[in-house]
Amino acid sequence: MPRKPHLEADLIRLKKEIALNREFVSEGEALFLSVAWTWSCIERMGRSFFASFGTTDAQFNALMILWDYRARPMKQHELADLLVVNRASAGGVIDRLQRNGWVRRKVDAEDRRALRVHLTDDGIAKLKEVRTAYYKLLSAALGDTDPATLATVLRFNDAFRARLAALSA
Amino acid sequence: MPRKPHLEADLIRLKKEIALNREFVSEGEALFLSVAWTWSCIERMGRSFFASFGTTDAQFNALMILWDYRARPMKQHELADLLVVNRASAGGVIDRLQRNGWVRRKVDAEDRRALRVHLTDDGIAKLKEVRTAYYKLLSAALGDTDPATLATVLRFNDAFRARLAALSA
DNA sequence: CACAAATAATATGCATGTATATTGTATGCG
DNA sequence: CGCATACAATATACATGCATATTATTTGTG
Repeated sequence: MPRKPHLEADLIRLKKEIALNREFVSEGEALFLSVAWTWSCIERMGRSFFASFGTTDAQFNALMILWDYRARPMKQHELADLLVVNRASAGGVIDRLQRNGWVRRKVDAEDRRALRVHLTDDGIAKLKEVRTAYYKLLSAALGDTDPATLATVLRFNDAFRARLAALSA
Repeated sequence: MPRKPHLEADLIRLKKEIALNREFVSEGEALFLSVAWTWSCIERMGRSFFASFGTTDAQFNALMILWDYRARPMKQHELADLLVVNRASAGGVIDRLQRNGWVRRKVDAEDRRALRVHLTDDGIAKLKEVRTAYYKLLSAALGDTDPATLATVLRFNDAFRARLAALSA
């Protein structure tokens, strides 16, 4: 049975953690700051986690995608699209992956403008090494979160993104 | 009354949105990718929002904090701590705020090593301009999220951060 | 008091993100 | 066919973030 939420106590804890020197303007702001602060913690944890493997989150994400699509090595801009980053950013990440010996660029036979990014054996080994620890970390971070909470957060995120998309349109 | 979550449908929508070419390894991974993807959407929305005011999220956050603590203008490293960034990063943000004419650095009378960051009138005006739109955007993005969902997400975030902190320790 | 240690800001180099311009290669249309 | 247009990658300039080294100043200790 999920515990009953104690909104006030949670808000007070959050205010303290982020050293907020005033009241939240709205519950909406409180929620937003909670999400932003939580993500900031995740990023810092991720940075040190990936650094301990000599890599970064961006590089790991790229390796994961290259692996998932290994059946047909991707063009750089396809990888950029899946990473949801600028093509220049993807190029830089690929540069560093290549420098680490984890990928190779090969000119596409049908389109000499395009470079296809191939995982090397070292790249696959590194991916598997990091991935194992990554899933362990994930499961530790999730702990025993109950399924109802999990479903609620997923649903909230979906709805939130949908409203954002509507605002942009 | 909150609608009943339909986990499967939400997972399928998420997989599609992020073009995941495989099954989620675990519900934990699904949740993590949901959070990461949602934050990525927020960042992109935020970038264009702040750009429309000629500024950035980092600069706006700094202005907000400087305003909240305006009773005693802060030293640069105090601002860095509240922004939870490196002192060098804060220095850069302050450089750009200063270039925009929104803050001034003044040598601290008691400690000539330290610079205190003062908001200018232009800085205050810009802060208020952006802040008004910011709270409107927040409330639109939150929509009619019901209080129970809000409380659940807040509680989940608190617990998640606590587990992360425990892992680092 | 004088010198060592701590602290504040800055400088530097790197990783990542953005936007935009450039270069080379296809491709489609008159 | 040949040229305009589109597209792939790269180059460049900037905004953040990091870590680490340097410089100036303060502080604490012998």
